[in-house]
Amino acid sequence: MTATPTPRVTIKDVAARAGVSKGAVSLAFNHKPGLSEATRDRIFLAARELGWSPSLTARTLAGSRVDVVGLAVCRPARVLGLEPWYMEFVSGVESVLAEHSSSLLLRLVRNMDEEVGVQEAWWRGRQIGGSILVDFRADDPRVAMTERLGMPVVAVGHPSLTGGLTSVWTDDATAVTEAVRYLAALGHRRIARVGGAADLGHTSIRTAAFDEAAGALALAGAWQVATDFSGDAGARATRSLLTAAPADRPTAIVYDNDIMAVAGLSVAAEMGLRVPEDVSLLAWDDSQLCRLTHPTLSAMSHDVHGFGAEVARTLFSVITGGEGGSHPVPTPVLTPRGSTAPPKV
Amino acid sequence: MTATPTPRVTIKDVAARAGVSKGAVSLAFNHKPGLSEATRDRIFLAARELGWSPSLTARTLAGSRVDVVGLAVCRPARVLGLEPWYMEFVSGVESVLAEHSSSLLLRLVRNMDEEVGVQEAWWRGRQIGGSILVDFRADDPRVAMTERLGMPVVAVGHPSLTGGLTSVWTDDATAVTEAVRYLAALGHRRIARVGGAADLGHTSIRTAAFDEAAGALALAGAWQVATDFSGDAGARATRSLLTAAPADRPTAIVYDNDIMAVAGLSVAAEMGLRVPEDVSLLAWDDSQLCRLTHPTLSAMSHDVHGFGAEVARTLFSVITGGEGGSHPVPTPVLTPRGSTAPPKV
DNA sequence: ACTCTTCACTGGACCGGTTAAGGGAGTGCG
DNA sequence: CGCACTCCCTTAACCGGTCCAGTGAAGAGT
Repeated sequence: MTATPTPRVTIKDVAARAGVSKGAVSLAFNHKPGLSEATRDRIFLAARELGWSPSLTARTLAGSRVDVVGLAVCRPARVLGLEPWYMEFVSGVESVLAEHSSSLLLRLVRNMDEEVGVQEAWWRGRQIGGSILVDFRADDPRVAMTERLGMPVVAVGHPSLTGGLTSVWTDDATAVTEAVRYLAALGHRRIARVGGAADLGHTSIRTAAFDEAAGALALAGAWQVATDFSGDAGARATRSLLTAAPADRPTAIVYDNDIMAVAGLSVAAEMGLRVPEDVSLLAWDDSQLCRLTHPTLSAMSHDVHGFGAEVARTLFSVITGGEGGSHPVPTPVLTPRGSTAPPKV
Repeated sequence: MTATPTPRVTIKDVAARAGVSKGAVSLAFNHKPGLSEATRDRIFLAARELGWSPSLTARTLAGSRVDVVGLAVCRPARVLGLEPWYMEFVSGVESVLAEHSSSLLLRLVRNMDEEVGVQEAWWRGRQIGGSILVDFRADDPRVAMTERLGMPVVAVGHPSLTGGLTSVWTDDATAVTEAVRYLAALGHRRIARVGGAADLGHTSIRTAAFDEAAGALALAGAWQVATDFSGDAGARATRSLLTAAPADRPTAIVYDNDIMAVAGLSVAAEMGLRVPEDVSLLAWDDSQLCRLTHPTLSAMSHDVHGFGAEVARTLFSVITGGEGGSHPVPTPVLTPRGSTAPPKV
């Protein structure tokens, strides 16, 4: 990339036009004391006339703040495009960033090593003032990385996964338990769960919680399948769960996201099974998608947008030296719709 | 945001450790001639030992390149989260950016004025080396802005909308015509289209093309509805189209995106209409979602990921001073699936 | 032996801001 | 009248790189 032909207007031009020094302009634009109202006005007027705004690059280099927040996402592009969670999360983050006029530096990475590399380069290169870390795994290398770099971050994930990092998290274990209890209360005794990627920390948490809940309720059947979160995988998993003899197959299935639940709905239809009479389906996340199907999908729903906003707020607090700690957000709540009912039998 | 406590290692430290000057380190890291192999190696070794990588901020300020590309998106967050197109597009863009180790600066904006402000601030502040402009409207202010700033951009949209800017676009008019012809060939004489936001340029193009195709084929009925691209709006539009008496209502509906088609499918089911026997549905974009419904959705499909990649490639070419011009990408092709068939009557 | 190149590298100005230290004018007070 | 104290504003040193003119030494040519 090469430079541009545009004649850039700099702080010097503004200073000259306002008849003051660079320093005065800087003071004015940072709302610092030490300038008379009159001068301040002259400076702002000059800046407006020249269409000048301070160069964030120079400002950053001069050692003050960095108004950019990093987010590296490590999931296959194919899955991402369909995963409503991400965009909603990002839009929640953005809503808070915008208030601080800072932006999101986004990068799709293929694996954890690449993410660590990207984060480190961003931080070292002063590209970002802090970062949002998502999709924690067991023994996540980003915990050590963060401590090594001393970079302000917010980790999205349960404290058991995120080490000592400041974290924002939803209580997945409780949510899973609630989902299973709800289905059991409807009378289901054979329940399956189509889970997400097995290497993700929150998947393990949900898997363990499901096992525990199934045990506690002494279910007659409890299945769990790991997928890659894609609709295809959800369809495959559903198909294989439902091909068993009627007496042996689950009467209710919990999905780890919306897309797989939609896919499950379609598989049930294709197999001639009615939802919810023959099989109940319960989605997760509850994007708009759940209200667009027929029947509508019951779901564990939470405010993903608000979650993103909370993450961003927490990050700003960490960046400005506030205290970190662990920030749980409200547990997803069950939103019953048309896809869950007592089993027919 | 305040600075960090970390002792930053700079080019000076590396230079000292390698026993050379700053300039030499700079040469080495930019792979420029003028250094012996031995010195080069010593420098890289020193850098590795100190864990140093050049500060992009300083590098940018010093006037070379800017390795960041901007993208401001101006649609309601609610819609975005569900719109598979965007994430797929972004992931396509990213795939090319990654090769150049540059990143995407993303911002969700509420309106065009805000976008113009953001783009201008980014450019003025040397935050970005170029930008991707999407969702063009008639008389789009970004055309003038770009020319005023002399900023390298790629406009995603038909040349008739993007003025003299370098553009990458799909031939929506031809695609709409093909869609209508296909449905007409199946025997449909009453066809509706549930379009996107009316203020978007590509919506107007599709609307005009639909009118023209309907006229050319002398259809007995042709409806068009504008929406905000959301599933809810798609459902509402579908419901109102299908409430007419059987002899007066459309027997086929074309949607401007996937989500609305999914919503339409569910509305048809809710109204007791069979798809495709009673009404045929045709989606647009063809994300994975179209294969997850029952019946599967026929769609006008194109390679959104590849489209994003092409946009990014074109932007790099513009940034490096290559020639701009107009870059059409392949027209969406019809992918028939289970949701389209000859009308029952 | 002398000049001319070439090669490898250095020194320092510069990018566009921030910031601490400093200076001059005006005012209050003894 | 002199002194201290504000209040405003300027000066200049950074921040961490890039880039270019320049230097010194080795090798080539005559």
